[in-house]
Order: sequence, then C-alpha cells, then structure tokens
Amino acid sequence: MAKKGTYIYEYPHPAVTADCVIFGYDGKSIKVLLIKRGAEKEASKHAFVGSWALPGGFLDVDRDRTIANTASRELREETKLHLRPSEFKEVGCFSEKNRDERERVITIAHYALVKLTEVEGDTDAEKAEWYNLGDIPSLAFDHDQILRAAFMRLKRDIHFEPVGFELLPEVFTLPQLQNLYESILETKFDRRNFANKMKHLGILDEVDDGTPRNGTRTPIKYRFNKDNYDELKRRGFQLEF
Amino acid sequence: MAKKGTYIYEYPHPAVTADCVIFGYDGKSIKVLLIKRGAEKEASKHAFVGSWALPGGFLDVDRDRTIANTASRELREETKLHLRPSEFKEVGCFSEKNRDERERVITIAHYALVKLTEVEGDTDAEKAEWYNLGDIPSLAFDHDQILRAAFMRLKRDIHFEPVGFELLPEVFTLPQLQNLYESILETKFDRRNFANKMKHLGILDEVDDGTPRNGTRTPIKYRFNKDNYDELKRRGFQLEF
DNA sequence: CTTCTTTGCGTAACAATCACCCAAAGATAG
DNA sequence: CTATCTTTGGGTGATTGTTACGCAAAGAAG
Repeated sequence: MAKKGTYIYEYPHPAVTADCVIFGYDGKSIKVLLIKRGAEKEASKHAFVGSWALPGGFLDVDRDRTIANTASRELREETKLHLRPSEFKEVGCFSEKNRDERERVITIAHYALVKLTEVEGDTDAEKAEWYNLGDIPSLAFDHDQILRAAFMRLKRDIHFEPVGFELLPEVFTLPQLQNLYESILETKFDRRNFANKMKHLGILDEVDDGTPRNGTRTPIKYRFNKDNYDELKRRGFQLEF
Repeated sequence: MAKKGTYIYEYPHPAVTADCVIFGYDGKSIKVLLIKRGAEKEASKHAFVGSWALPGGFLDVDRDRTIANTASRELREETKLHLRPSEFKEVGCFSEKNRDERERVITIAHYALVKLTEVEGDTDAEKAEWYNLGDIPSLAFDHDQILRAAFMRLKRDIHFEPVGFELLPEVFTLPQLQNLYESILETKFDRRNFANKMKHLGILDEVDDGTPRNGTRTPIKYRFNKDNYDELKRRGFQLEF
C-alpha cells in the first residue's frame, strides 16, 4: 500500500476498491469465498468489524497497474489465494453514494472461478471460509447485492464459455459436469440430451485411466480439450438450455 | 461540480470519470456522438486540447448519486442531450495506470442508444458531432479502445434485447430494422428469413397509417409492442443469427 | 435374490433454420 | 409507353437441432 501521509487534491476524489467474488464447486453445490472483517491491524478504522464480506480492498494508485491487479493483490493478501489479474472477470461498478458511510467509495466488482480441489488448504482458514451459495450470511456494505450480480453474470457467461474448465478437476465425469451446470443455472436437464449436447461441442476428450469400466455404472472420465475450446470460443458459440 | 479547494486524504485517491458512447442510427449506418475537446474555460488544464473525444467527465463526489448520474450529467452539460441515468448501460472500467498522464484517472465506460430522429438539433453543434462508426477520427486518451469495447458490447446485447426499440423511430419498416441489425452485426441476412424470425418473436405490431399500400413495393410499417417485449425479456430469450 | 438406481446408447416426433421460388408493382431507362 | 430491374411480401421443402422418451447392463440396497 502507498505510504500513509497527506495527499492534496483540488477537487474531492472518491476512494476506489476492487471486490472479488470467488466461486468454487465441491461436486455438490456452488461455493463462495468470504472473509471475516476486522481481525487486521487497522480494525478500528474499519466499518462492519466482525461481519462477513467479500475479499477486496483499495486500489493502490502507485502500484496497481489496473483494477484487476488490485483484485488479484487483495485476494492474495487476505486469503493467500493466488490468481492472475487476467483470471478475474469484471462484474460492474457499484457507486451508490451512501454505500460506505465513512467516505465516498466506489468499487469495481470482479468474479473468478477456482478448482476447489486445487486450492484446498491454500486459503487462510483463520480469516477466509467457503460458503454454500444457498447459505450466505448477511454481508458487509452492499456485498450481498454484489454477490447476486456476480452470480447472475456467471449464469449468463456459462452460455458462451465452458466454465467447467475452471471449476472442475482436470478429469471429471459427465454427471459431474451436468450437476455443475444444474447448480449454476438452477434447473434440471435430461441426462441423455445433456450428454449429447456436450459431446457434440467437441471439447471433451475421453480419458482412459486404466481403471476397467466394469459396468456402465462407472461413468466415463473426460478432460477438456483446450485447443478445440479455444477454437470454438474464437468462432463464437452459444449453448442453449 | 464541487467547489474547487483543498481536499486532503491519508492515502492517494484516483480521479474517477464516466465516459459515454452514444450510438445513433440514421437509416444507413451506426453513428457515434463525439465532442471537440478544449473549447471550454479550463482548456489549459486539459490534455488532448483540440482533439475529438467521448463525452464524459469527473464524478461529482458530493452530487452524483451513482456513476450513471455522472454519465447523464456530463452528457447533458457537454452535448445538451438529456438521457436518464437508467438509460446508460455499463461497458466496463478502464484503469490502466498511464491512461492519463496528469494524474491517476480511472473511467467507467457507458453506452446508450438514441433515436437520431428525435434528437436532431438537440445537440450543441458547436462542440458535438455525429460520426459514422466506420469513419471515426483518432480520439483522446484510450477512447478509441473504449469505443471498440462499447460496440462489441452492443453487438452482444443485441441478441438479448431488441435494440431497434431505442434506435429506430416509433414507426419503421422491416427493411429498416434489418438494415440496422446488419449494420450492428456487420453481416447480411436473407430478407425472408429475417422477417420470419422477427415476426415470430411477436413483438412487432403492424401499423395501418392510412397510406394505401398500393403495391407490395411499399413496405409494411410496424411499431414495437412494448408489453410483449417486456414479457419476452422477463422470460429471457435469445436471438440467433 | 429381487428391486432400485445409475450409466451409456439410441431413436422417433417435433421444431427451427436455411436456401430457395413466385407474384405484384414501383423505379428506371430507352 | 414499354421492357427490364428492383424491392417487397407470402410461401415451401430439405436439412438440422431439440426434446422426450425406451432399452440394456450392472452396481447398490434391502
């Protein structure tokens, strides 16, 4: 953070923050990473001490090249989770005049997707915790509004990008993928139609990991074909459900 | 604008602006409203004096309830065009550290659609001018990048919302609507298929304005059915092309 | 050992999309 | 004035995609 001191402007300036909605998936339901506010040094200065909030913090005017860098840096500092700035997707600007009572603060909300299997234990359990999307506590500031907006955005984006890529482990099964889609879109699909649609996209590679598929009861394992996906994304595509 | 004076903060704050990409349609091609920088009082303080730029300006920390209000106010002040804050759609945040050499400035880009037929003469011709999208001069700051992003966003949004609503006059013909879609999506469609698709959506009402349609050469006139459109939007829909 | 569940594969009915033809009449050119 | 071109609307059949199912195999449960 830039040095504390005295900074003078001819006109009033707002403070600018980046907030992060980090989505994960545990095979059952969508989860969001939250932090407990106030345990840090400047607690007295912070509003909503003790309540849950989205990870995030102030733009470092001197150091952060873009606001996505702010998101990346603050997430790392607050939860020990490392995500590149390019892994964040912008949700939007929240700028209501009274959203922070201390001073005028506008925030740029971001979301990102992580594989829960790969970050387990990475996060600082003292301060950060994964919550089920259906079971979110009351959040600081307008963070529940931001969370809703981010999820809406994810729901839209899923039609244009294979989010399974980022939320599932490297190797996964079709039922897993379907469950993920159903969790995000909050609907149910027909097993067979879903499988057909996915296979038809051509971005799934069958994985033969040696385990003999004794019965059809054991689902086939797949991994994403990144090349085909990139090609598909370049041409533009729509998934309809 | 808030009074000029001395404003002190413990940490450096960025300046925050809202920029507006205003799209219009003249029956032939998509147009964008630009302003000539520097004719105003504080010209000496302004960078890019004399060059073209998107309308926009600084968030008034004391008066603007949201950043959309900034967009609305600045557009009015600079071009005399009145648009409600809710008529702006957010494109995104542009925050590169060196995008303004004078101080750290981040901007929230917005776009809006207007009926050219209804705003003709409304704009201040001294400072503002409509440019063909294919014929944009070099712009101040990163405004050409912002313009491209806004157009990309419009191109995406057209699949989910009938933009004709906002760009065409109240009463219009199918060829006009098709031409608009072709201008935005930069493709050509088959006349009959386009007509079928549009009619099938159920948001077009035939208008009988008395003029006898002597031949089929005279296109049928339509207006949008706002009720059906709202209903459609509520249920969610996709237009595929 | 019987029944239920889960998985994969397949298919017939329905709907949507695409690439065309046709007729009517204004516009244009001689 | 007439022949030709252009623009509009109303169609239609082939292809493609979507949807709602049935079926068999085999683990899981009782």
